[in-house]
Amino acid sequence: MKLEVLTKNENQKVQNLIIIGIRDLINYKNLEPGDKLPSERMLSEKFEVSRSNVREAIQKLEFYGLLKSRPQSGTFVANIGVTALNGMIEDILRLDEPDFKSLVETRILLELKTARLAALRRTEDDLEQIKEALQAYKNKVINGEDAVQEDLLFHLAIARASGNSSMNTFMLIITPEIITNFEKYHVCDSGLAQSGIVEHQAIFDAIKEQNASLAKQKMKEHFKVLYQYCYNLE
Amino acid sequence: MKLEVLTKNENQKVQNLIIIGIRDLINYKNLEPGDKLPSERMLSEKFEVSRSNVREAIQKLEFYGLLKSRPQSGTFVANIGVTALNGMIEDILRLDEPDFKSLVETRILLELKTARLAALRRTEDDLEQIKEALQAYKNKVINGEDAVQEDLLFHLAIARASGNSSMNTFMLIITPEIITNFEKYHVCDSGLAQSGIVEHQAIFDAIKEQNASLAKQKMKEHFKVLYQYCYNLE
DNA sequence: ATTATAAATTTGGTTAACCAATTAGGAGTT
DNA sequence: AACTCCTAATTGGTTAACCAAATTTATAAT
Repeated sequence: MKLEVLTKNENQKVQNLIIIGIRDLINYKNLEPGDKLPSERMLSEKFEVSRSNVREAIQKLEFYGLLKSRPQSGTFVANIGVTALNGMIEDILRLDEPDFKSLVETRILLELKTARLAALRRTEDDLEQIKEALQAYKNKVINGEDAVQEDLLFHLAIARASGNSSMNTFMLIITPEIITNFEKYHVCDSGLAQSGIVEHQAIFDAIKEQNASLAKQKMKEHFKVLYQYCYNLE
Repeated sequence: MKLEVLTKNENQKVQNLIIIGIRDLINYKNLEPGDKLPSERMLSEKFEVSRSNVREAIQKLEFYGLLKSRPQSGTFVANIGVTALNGMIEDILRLDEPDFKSLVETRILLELKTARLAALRRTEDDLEQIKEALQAYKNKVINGEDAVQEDLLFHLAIARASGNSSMNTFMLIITPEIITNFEKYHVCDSGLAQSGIVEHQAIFDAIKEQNASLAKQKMKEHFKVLYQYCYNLE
């Protein structure tokens, strides 16, 4: 178990070294946007790592839009200047696993915004889906069962109704990370389940009435405990 | 070129089918959190696809925290209930490439928040880095050169100073996508470069003075054009 | 000399063989 | 019956061979 983490970190380390190597190569060879990188085989030989390691590193840089590989042709520097490329790579290398505070802070930011947008843009179908999620949540709570999942799905339904696919994606990335790693901090504590129903209902009503500022307000109240916790850490 | 996109879409299609298969399998076999999925080989045989396809699909679900694969042991359902799992998979399948409006909307949300947080939390080192980015931007503009990259790096420096790694990551994901796909809409139009200097300077000053609300305000003014464009699309 | 054509090489992507760690099961001992 | 130890099979991960498309080089015809 511990070994797995170790190898994962080592893998990360190797990947970062390759990324540094690619960056230096671009700078040393004065590669411009659109120029071709050496082949994966040459890079793996030059850096003395496996080709799959090189591929992973390239895919990571491709994910951030810095490289673009074309089949049977080569890997190319994206249409972004050398300066920006260097700066972004430095940021990417520096990135570490987000701490709990960052996660919560970002989640609250997204939740307030998606609630607002959902109130403005929700279709009838969106509303129906949110309603169903709310009902499922209520049923669980009333029966005294754990309703963490239904809670999560209620919030995700709102994100869906916001009509913003970027925020929707980010919510999908962030929320489970919060839930699984820090289940004790989930929004609706089982002790507060009853008030959770009221709060969820208030958010739903505001979205139904298309009252954007009220929806945001109610969501803010809903996150009050977490909000305070988050900002008291400073 | 066109063929590449086609195969990419086909690949996406295959991956989604595998994800659906895995979901159905979990539901049909009533797999609980922590239970083991069939091996990659068995899945590839059952779904009649290559093992690497199965691996990619699993990695995608792992990225969203729904599965967890352990070396030489197996792939396990994450510690998240069946209900939430089904709902999230449905969302993941539905996710499509973000439209321009979503990107801009999300970027503005993040920029306003990171400016605020940077004003509150910036260290002296952070401030120095932002200052350098600002100076590089100024120099380019004064020389009449294109300063898109320096513009980007200025904003990323602020994101770094926000002390929120989640938002930092999201900014890194979003910003290049906006720049490369829609370069014409970049924040500081070359015609507006002079006013860009003033606006950037104002943001920097507010962060330097640790005036959070002013920093947010100045950032908002900076994004005024883009902001209006974005909300006039409705 | 230039262009057209074909052969050969290079490329990212894919498939299949291999590896080491893990797990399950059984034999043997107490 | 319970425990230990060893063997064999299973597993995700890794490496190497292979593929088809694309590019370059060589060749031939005009």
